[in-house]
Amino acid sequence: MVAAETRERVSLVAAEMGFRLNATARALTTGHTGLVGVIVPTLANPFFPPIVTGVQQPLTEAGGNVLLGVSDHSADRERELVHQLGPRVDGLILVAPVSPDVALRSFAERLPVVTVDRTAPGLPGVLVDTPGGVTKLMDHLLGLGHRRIAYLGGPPGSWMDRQRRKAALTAVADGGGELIVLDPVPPRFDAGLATAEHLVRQETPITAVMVYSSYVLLGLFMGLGSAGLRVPEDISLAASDDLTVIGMTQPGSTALHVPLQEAGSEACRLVREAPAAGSRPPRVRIATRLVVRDSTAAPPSGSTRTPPLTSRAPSHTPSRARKN
Amino acid sequence: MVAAETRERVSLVAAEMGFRLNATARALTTGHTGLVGVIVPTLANPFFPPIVTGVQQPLTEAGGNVLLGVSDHSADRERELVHQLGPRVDGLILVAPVSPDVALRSFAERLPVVTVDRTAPGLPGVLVDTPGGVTKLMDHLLGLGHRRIAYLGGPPGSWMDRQRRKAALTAVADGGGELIVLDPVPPRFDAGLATAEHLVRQETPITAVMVYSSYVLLGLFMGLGSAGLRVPEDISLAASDDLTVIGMTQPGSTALHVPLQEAGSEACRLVREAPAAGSRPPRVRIATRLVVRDSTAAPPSGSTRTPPLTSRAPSHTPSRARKN
DNA sequence: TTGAAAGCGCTAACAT
DNA sequence: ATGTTAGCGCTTTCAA
Repeated sequence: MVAAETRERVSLVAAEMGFRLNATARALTTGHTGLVGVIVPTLANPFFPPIVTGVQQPLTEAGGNVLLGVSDHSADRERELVHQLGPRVDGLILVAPVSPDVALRSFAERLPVVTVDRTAPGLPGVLVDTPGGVTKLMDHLLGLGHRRIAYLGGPPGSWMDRQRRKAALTAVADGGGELIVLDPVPPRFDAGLATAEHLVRQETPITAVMVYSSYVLLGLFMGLGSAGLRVPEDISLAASDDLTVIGMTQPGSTALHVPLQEAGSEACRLVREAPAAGSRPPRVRIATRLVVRDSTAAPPSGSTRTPPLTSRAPSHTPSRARKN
Repeated sequence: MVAAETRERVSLVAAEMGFRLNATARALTTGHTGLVGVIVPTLANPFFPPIVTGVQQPLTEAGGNVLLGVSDHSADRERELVHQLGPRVDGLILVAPVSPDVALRSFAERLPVVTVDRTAPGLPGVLVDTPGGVTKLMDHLLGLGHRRIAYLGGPPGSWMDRQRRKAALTAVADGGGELIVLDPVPPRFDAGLATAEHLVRQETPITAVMVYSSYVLLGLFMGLGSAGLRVPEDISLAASDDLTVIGMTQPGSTALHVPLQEAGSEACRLVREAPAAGSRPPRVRIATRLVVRDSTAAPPSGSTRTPPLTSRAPSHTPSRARKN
């Protein structure tokens, strides 16, 4: 009943007074909150923060926000968080969840759920194709002439680890090599350090190691170095991820570039589009890119090919004898 | 009016059916949501995730959750996020905010706000006492005999940087040394690499460098190494934080242990206790601990004291001449 | 086209 | 000590 001019004045004053729509009240009526729950195993592993950032970005642009949960790699904690976050979010993004498939499905009965870095039957998922990358990595190693290649996987018991190991086994078998599967380790520097000691005690020399975590690779790098083994002259090293820390080795490490932030954005898109669990859930595959740096080279003499010993990296120290 | 037994049966069945209180509706009546907003500059810097985890932990135990915001170091973005998160949270934790004091105060008019790693007049805050740690670090360096000490600060323009620099200047002046303040750099590996080149070109040799970020230190480490300078024989290095990555240098790096997660928990406690902005806002100081490792030693000869050259770390390579 | 009213699911202040 | 009711701030439906 008011004049248009008055109307304008009112809204202007309202804006000046800092009036904003009450999100809570709106959520109560509309039924959706504008929030998306993101549950990660941990923030300590630098693999996960970029994913969170990836979902955050498109979401805040749409006026939404991220409700964060850290499961600490525990299935119990994960379930608890789902129940806690579930009612107050429009959808849930589970990053590398540890719960069994059935649990995941039951979560999805209540609200849209999408997994990242893991698939579950019936659920939409974003899959970072590290297994595909591992194949590239193994082909690279085989192409350089490596035949005895160690695979240092983990985290122990993880779904993704099984996928990667499977890819590695297939690739190496196809290439006529032998894959030595080491016990999985947690993604920490010291795990690499410990494995280095184990490696130098091998009877038959291993000429290349593929490792699933940059942190472990860094430990390996240092451990092998102090044992007198040079990278890449004596042994080649490659990682199936490429975190910032990886830029820190000298020489630089061959690794898989993983577009983590993109994975997060895709998950965000899926969870907002998803009309709950459909019959044929959408799957997005995020390809990785092999980045060849200087931690991989042809194996040393005594192996399948002749080593080019000096061409790839500076060698300050005299070559030392292998331990075995 | 129902029998107690019936009542029990009802609630049991309700629980079985997965009925839970609707958090949104409750929030509408009570006025508080159980959510705490945490705004960090970025998740890419490993300094911040532990803080988020620190607030997350006590909060989820109390049935609450973290609403995350990433400001990307932008004051505009920060303000936007505050307005976006503000209405849906019980309180806001601003980690290393970049907004001016006045803006921070205005945020606090609407809801409890606590800052972390920065203080603002009138606002409660958790302060990680890196300035105090920097003093310890400088005293350590001075005690070893260093007199020309470089300070490599950053991030450019940051509040915390000014505090640390001030502490460094005072400590070194008191100890009769000279602090060479280098231009602040962003917290990245390559910044350290670049600074290393700069350092080896100094006319008067600098015998120790204090750097604000582990990442920068790592770059410095590598850059100095390839320039032929040994750590700690030729030059000492120390960092004013102690991220996981720091365990990755060989020799290990002297640094400040910073209880980041504790800082997060304290902030969480403050924000939940705070009855909005009080007249004398509580301040919590989180002390750091100096961790002396092997990247610091007495300066080489030509400086104030005689260097013990070999005692602290293995030296594989022959000593090389300084560039200057 | 514009304004009034019902109700989302809960809590808190009431009346019994 | 119990049960009833008003209303949180919005959206949506319906009447004017």
